[in-house]
Amino acid sequence: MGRAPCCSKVGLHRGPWTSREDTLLIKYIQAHGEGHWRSLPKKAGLLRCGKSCRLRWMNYLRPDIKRGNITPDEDDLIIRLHSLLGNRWSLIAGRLPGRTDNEIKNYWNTHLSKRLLSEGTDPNTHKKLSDPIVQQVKKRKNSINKKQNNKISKAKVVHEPEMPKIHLPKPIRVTTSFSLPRNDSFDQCTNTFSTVSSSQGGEGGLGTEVVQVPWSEYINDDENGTGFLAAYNDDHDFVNRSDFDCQSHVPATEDDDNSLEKLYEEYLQLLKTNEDQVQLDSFAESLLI
DNA sequence: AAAAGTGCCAACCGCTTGTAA
DNA sequence: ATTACAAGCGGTTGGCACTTT
Repeated sequence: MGRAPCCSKVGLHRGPWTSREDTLLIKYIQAHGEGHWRSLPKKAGLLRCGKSCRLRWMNYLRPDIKRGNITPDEDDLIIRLHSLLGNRWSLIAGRLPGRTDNEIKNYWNTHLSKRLLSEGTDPNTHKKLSDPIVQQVKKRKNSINKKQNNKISKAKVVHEPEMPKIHLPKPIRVTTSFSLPRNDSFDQCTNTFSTVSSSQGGEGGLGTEVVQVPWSEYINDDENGTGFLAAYNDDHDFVNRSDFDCQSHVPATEDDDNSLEKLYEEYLQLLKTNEDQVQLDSFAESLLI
C-alpha cells in the first residue's frame, strides 16, 4: 500500500525555481510565517508542491543562510562531526550556523569524502584504510599527476599554484551578521523574525559576509523597515537578504565571531578528557537534544 | 570547433518521525 | 491504540557549467 503523494502532481511546476516563484514564496512567508507547507502553495499562488516550497525556503531563501565557500574551520568541523554522527546531515548542519544539511551533504559527497579517501582514511568509518587500498589511491593519483605534468611540459605552460575552484552560487546573498536557530520563524504580527532560544545555546553567528549587488527591487512593505530585501542582479538572478538593520539590532559579539572556535574547543576538550567511546557517544547524544 | 567526459549542486523522491484527532 | 496527515531527513538524480579530447 503506497503512500499517497504529498500533493497532486498534475499541473505543478517542477525543476529550478524562477525568481518570480521565489518572490511569491518569500512574500507569503513574510506575511504568514513558515509552516503549513501543504496549503502554502495554493495560498501563495504557487504551482508547486508544498514539499518543494519547504525545501526551497529551507535550503535557499531563508535569510539566515550563509553563502560562499566552506571555510577550513567549517571543513574540519564537518569531518569531526561526521565521525561522531555519521550521515546525520541535519544534526551536523545544526552545529554550523547558516549552513544547510543539503549543502553539507553535497560538500561531503563532492569534496570531503574524496579528500579523506586520498589521505588514506575511510570516509565512512574515519579509520585508516589498509595499505593496499591507500597504495591504489596513491597510484591512481600519481598516474593522473603524471598525465597532467606531461601535458603541461608539452604545452610549455608556466605552472601556477593550484587555486581552489570557486563556485559562486547563482543567487548572490548577503547574510546577516548573526545567525538564527533552525526553528526561527517570522513574527506574523510584525513580519520580523523571532528567535526561539535554542536549548543547545551559544550558537552565535559568524562574521558578516558582504556582497555588493545592484539592487533593483526591494520587497518589503512593513513599516518597521524589517523583512526581506529581494532583488535581481544583472543576470536577473534572484537575490535576497534579511533585514539590513539586523546588525544594528543585534550587534555582533565576540561570542558570535568565535562560535565555531568555541564549539570546536568544546569538542576538543571532550576528546582530551574523555578518551573512551562511551563519552564520545554522550557528546553525540548531547547534539541530538 | 565540437563532442564527450566530469564535477557540482539544486531539486526531487520516498521513507521515517511526530502529532493531533 | 489506531489512523491520517504534516514535516523532516537522507539518498539520489537531472541538468548546467566547465574541462578534456
